[in-house]
Amino acid sequence: MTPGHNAILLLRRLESIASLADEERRALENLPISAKVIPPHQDIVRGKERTSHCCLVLEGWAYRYKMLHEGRRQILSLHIPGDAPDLHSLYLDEMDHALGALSRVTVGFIPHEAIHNLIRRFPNLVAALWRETLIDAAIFCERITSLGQRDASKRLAHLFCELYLRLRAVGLADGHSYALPVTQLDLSDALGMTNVHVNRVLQELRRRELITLRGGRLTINHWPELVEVAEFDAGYLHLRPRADL
Amino acid sequence: MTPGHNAILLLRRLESIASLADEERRALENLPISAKVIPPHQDIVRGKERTSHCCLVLEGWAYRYKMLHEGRRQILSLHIPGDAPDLHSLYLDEMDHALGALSRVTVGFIPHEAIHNLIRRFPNLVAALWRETLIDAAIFCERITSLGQRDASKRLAHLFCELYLRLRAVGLADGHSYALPVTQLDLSDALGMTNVHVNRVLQELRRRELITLRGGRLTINHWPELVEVAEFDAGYLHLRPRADL
DNA sequence: CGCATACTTGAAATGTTTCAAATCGGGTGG
DNA sequence: CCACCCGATTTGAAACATTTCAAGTATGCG
Repeated sequence: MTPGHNAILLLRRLESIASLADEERRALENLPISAKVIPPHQDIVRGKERTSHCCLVLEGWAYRYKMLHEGRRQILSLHIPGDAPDLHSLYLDEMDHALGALSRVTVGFIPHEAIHNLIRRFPNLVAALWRETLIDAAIFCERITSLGQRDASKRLAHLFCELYLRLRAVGLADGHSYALPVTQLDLSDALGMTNVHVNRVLQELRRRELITLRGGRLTINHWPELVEVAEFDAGYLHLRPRADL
Repeated sequence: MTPGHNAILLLRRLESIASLADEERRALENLPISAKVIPPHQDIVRGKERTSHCCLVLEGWAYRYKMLHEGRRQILSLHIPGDAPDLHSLYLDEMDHALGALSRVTVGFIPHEAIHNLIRRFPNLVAALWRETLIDAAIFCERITSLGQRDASKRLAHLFCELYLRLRAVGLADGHSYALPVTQLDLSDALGMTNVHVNRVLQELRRRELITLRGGRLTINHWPELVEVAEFDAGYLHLRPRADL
């Protein structure tokens, strides 16, 4: 890999939510990143841990979760390439949840030190990075709304809409289709329902021909209709308007 | 009010999560704050709005919420004095949810401009403020976990535990008791259940003598037991250890 | 080919919602 | 000071979405 290649998705992600100056872009490209491959279902950072690095998802999907009594698991967020799922560790000493690999993941580790230096040299980057954590929080808000107010089919539909836009923003959607390396059990733990019920609702969404989901690939057959079913409003993702769409 | 008085609760809040230098404290005290009283149930900031100020809760409670179809409302967070419930507006142009007054609230408005200047003069304050928004997000995570995995009584118990610690951190708890200016309908919209069910579960918690709730005042009768019922782990609040407890 | 994991199905049990009506409580005006 | 009123709380019974448990089928991988 050429130097800077690792950071390309981070750049795409940050440029989808903020604008960067040339020298800021170069500085980001020169961040020291050490990549590591993590097998599926393995933890990247455990709960309660204190870390000295931030992670960057380079390839594959990661997820954050909390474990509760009796083996219950709540998935807090799904992370796609370009995401920095534990940027918060920069200012929160102790992890209050774990970070794991959903699929096989290539993770880049960046020392906190390096990011602090970067911020010191380019105070404007505070805006981009802080903003990234704020959008992370905005996604939490929307998840709360889903869990609190939307029924099972709306929840699934809403998640599929969100993932589509996030993936498209970093160039990982192909038409209205994208790789979804997630089991029904993962979906159920993310959306606060049982895998049995996820299964039944997926079948319903398929029967209504809103989506196709086979072999880890999701296709949205009719975007406007899915958006309507989900009551989806993309505002919370705070994506910059794209010229090409 | 003496100058700086308005900021005292913000200081208490920030000092409960970060340590401040003397000159930083002074700078915070000298922030230009214009106070305004908002009657209960009125919006402070509407959804989709673009603001040029951040809010500070000085007295009473505020809350953030999203409205959905058919009048459904999801309450995202409850905010007590000392909280800055829309600090995120510093870097997110458009509100993706609304901010309202739960009870009668005195709100302090601080121009974004003033905060940006403050940060420029005291880059270390970035840590404290960013951290505040990250803890806000950590509370969202825990709410997601409640909505996704905990049944009704655990949800209520968990919220009561959280509010107790947050209020105590800014000196607003009296023993294990605190003012809770919230209706059962508010609780139900915050916890994703109906007010009818909130009512029944509250009765159950009272019958088990875990709490007393009367006239807008909540008393936790037996803290360790309530913590156990709620499976409450305060780690996510990232409060600094207190010498006095 | 065989094993493990993921997905699918059915039926009964459950927690929670819905709807509708009754009661409580605090503030206001007569 | 009482009567009234409104919002908040409480209650009951039926309906519903979702869970639970248990078994069966498909799928991918060594």
